[in-house]
Amino acid sequence: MSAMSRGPQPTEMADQLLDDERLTLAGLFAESYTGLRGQLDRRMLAECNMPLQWFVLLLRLARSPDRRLRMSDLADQTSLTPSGLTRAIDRLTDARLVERVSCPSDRRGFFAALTDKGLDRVTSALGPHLRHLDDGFLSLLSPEEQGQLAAILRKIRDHVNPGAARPPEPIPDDDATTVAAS
Amino acid sequence: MSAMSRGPQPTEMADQLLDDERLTLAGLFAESYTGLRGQLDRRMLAECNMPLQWFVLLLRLARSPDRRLRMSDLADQTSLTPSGLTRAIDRLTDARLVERVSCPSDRRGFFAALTDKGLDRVTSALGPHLRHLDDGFLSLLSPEEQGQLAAILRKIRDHVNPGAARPPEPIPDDDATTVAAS
DNA sequence: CTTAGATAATTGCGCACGCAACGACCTTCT
DNA sequence: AGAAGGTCGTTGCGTGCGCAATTATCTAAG
Repeated sequence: MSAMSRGPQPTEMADQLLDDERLTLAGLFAESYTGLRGQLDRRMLAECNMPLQWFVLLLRLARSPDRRLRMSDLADQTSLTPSGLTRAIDRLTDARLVERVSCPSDRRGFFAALTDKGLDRVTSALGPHLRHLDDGFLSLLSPEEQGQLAAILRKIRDHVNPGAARPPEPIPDDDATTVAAS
Repeated sequence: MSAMSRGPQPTEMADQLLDDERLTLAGLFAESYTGLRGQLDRRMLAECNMPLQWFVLLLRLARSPDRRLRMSDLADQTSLTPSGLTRAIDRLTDARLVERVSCPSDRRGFFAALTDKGLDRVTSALGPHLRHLDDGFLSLLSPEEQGQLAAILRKIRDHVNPGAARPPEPIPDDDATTVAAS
């Protein structure tokens, strides 16, 4: 084709690329997610009086064994940096929805542990949120499409954030005093 | 609390809901998009020396008739508020990649218009970005899956942000000479 | 035991965003 | 024409996040 000669307009090649399907797909991904997220956030705030971020964090904890998770695990699962997670947990702690519990096996580490109040909050927000999800996109999709979407997104998630798919982690046994001395 | 209590509890209903497939799907949506976005942003910054947001805005303009768009249209298409868009265009204007052009038919309005420098920047970033998209998720998906994803996301986008799908807007059949002056 | 290197979580700093309030302008109704 | 109300874009303010540096602790090597 056009070799290094400066003849044909370089913009033509670029114009072709500007219409690339892949860009459109990436744009749809961004617009659909961002738009949906905004909608869900506004409705969570209006109906349940908390930001969507709070709900997501509380939900992760509620679904975890013993309703607690290491800070670093929670960070991995939420695509937040350790820094961002520290601040987020600060806010939840101030609201008495989460407590920091120091980890006995690693004195650097902390668990974020759901309080009773936090559990109440998240369970009472669950119904509204599921309704918002239906309104926001689930009702648009057939069961088959939902399955396709889940399969595709899982592939992407596992690829961009392998840490998030990890197994529930070595179990903390309550009365096990395995902190064997030296 | 009742660490050793067994038997039926009101939490059981909630526990069922906590495992709802819909929550998992929503979580996958969030994790996959956020993780992908972070990856794309870091690579754009590293290889092309600009934030992904800049590239997205410049790309929208490059794909628009006469390489310009009304501020409000651009805001709709990017899920930014008018406020956020004003600041973003400020930054691009400071970098001489975009110019504000007042709209002759509505003196309240402005076009964001791509400069030559801006066009260069976006076209030179196009190749790397497409490579990042392939690396980030497209290479994981069969053509069929890409089609399914596009169809599904388009439904969601049209539902959560109907304004973004609008036709290219009534064209100003002006002569192309309007931009030149100061 | 001692030392060097990795890892968990936090903090200072700067940046980008949304909301609400505002001024400028357009549109419609009387 | 004149007034009322809506729309376009910008600004003040507060918030949330990521990056880089820091402290405390764990782990590995000599």
